Amino acid sequence: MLPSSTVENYLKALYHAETAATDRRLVPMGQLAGAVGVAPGTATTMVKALAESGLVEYEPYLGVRLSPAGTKLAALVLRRHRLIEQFLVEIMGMSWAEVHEDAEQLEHVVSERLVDRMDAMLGHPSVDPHGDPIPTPDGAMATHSYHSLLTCPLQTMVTVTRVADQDASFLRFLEAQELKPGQSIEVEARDPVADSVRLRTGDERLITIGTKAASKVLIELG
Amino acid sequence: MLPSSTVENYLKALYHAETAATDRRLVPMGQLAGAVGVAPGTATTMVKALAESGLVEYEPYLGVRLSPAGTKLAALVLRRHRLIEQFLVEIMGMSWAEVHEDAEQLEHVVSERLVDRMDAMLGHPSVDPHGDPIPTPDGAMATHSYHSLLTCPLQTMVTVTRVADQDASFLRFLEAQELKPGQSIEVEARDPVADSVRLRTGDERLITIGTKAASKVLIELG
DNA sequence: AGATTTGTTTTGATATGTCAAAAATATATG
DNA sequence: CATATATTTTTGACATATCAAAACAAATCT
Repeated sequence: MLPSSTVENYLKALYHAETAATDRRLVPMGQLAGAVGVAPGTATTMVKALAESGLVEYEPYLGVRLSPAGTKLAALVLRRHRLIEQFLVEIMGMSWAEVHEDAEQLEHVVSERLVDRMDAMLGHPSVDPHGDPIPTPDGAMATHSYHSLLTCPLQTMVTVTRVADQDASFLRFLEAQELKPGQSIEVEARDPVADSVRLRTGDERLITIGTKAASKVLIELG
Repeated sequence: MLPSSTVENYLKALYHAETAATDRRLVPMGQLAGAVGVAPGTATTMVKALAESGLVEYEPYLGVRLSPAGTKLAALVLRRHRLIEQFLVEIMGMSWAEVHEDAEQLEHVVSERLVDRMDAMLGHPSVDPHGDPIPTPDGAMATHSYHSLLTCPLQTMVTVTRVADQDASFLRFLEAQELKPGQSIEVEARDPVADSVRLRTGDERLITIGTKAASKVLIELG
């Protein structure tokens, strides 16, 4: 009675939606449907089935949230996904910008044996190439709350630790600008009117990015 | 319009059935259904759809054979499968006895990019861990005709080159008896009455196996 | 040849996952 | 607060893949 990859995708989308939201409200159906890439009615049907299996709590017209069981399952899917991404980058030498799609497919078919083997080969990593934490085999995930380039103090050395976007062209841009996790930078200034953030990179280059992009680059102080 | 993994499995089963048969007759429906693991009626339905797409030639009540297009597609699936097996054994250090099931799943989802990367990491291998040839990217497969332990000359040094069975316990047995591809042995004698074949292994051990098992161990002279 | 066995196809259902569009409900606006 | 707007649910339909069992065809055996 293992969940189909469709079910896994719904749970994953819910997990992302719940952790992206600042408050812990219900996820509206439209948003879920959009995230999974199906028509709204389809999401309703699916969510009712998920509620039936105890993986989500569904409140008609209001929205849906993961149950404890659903949360754990979603975390295990995320564990597979992130270990695969790390494996593709570290062992197979692929670019961090291009591994997401492959991982998206592989996460639904890799056996536990294979996941364990990858985990061992990688030395039990705690984060994937984007800095996203890798849940443990029992579904526990380190929840760290980060500053972003939008919220961190100015003129202070910070280290990029995580990138909250999987878009390949955005990731390639960050790579070209040396804004990958691990690299040190400083926020020079923010201009709300121009909707921009000016950065000084490790090698003293100045670059300016939009606030939306800045909010996706998460950092740690120091 | 890429084929579903179901379609890929039917084509693969047909490919195996056709190359296993000595003559090149049509594959009967019952055999195909058995190989794919579905009821006979299901195979009929599917084969009619495959014929519609030009992947097979179907003769009602007589059987089915792959079209040139179907053969090529099947070879590409086999290429993925065998490269994955080789990768799991060579790079990930898994046992040749346990990689088949994983490869069976992965073969339907790996991207071309990933296959190419594995191929490169492995140095463009020509055979997989079982000695099965790996088709080229354009679907060409080296067809070598082998002797088996059942047909080769007696008292002559031969080298195991290929094992025509994916059963894990059989493969573990061969491994334990040092009958993996690459190892040298001699056929001491055959006893049709006892349905057995007696072998002398590289380290001078004598072992006796049944003729059915012997026929699955393919060899090269010398 | 006629009858039986074996193998194949058809038929009618089922399960999963999906959509478009109509109906129902909630939220926002005047 | 009554209506307009947005969202959600329901309905009816469709595609894929499957099965069980009835109907059919072919091969085999007296």
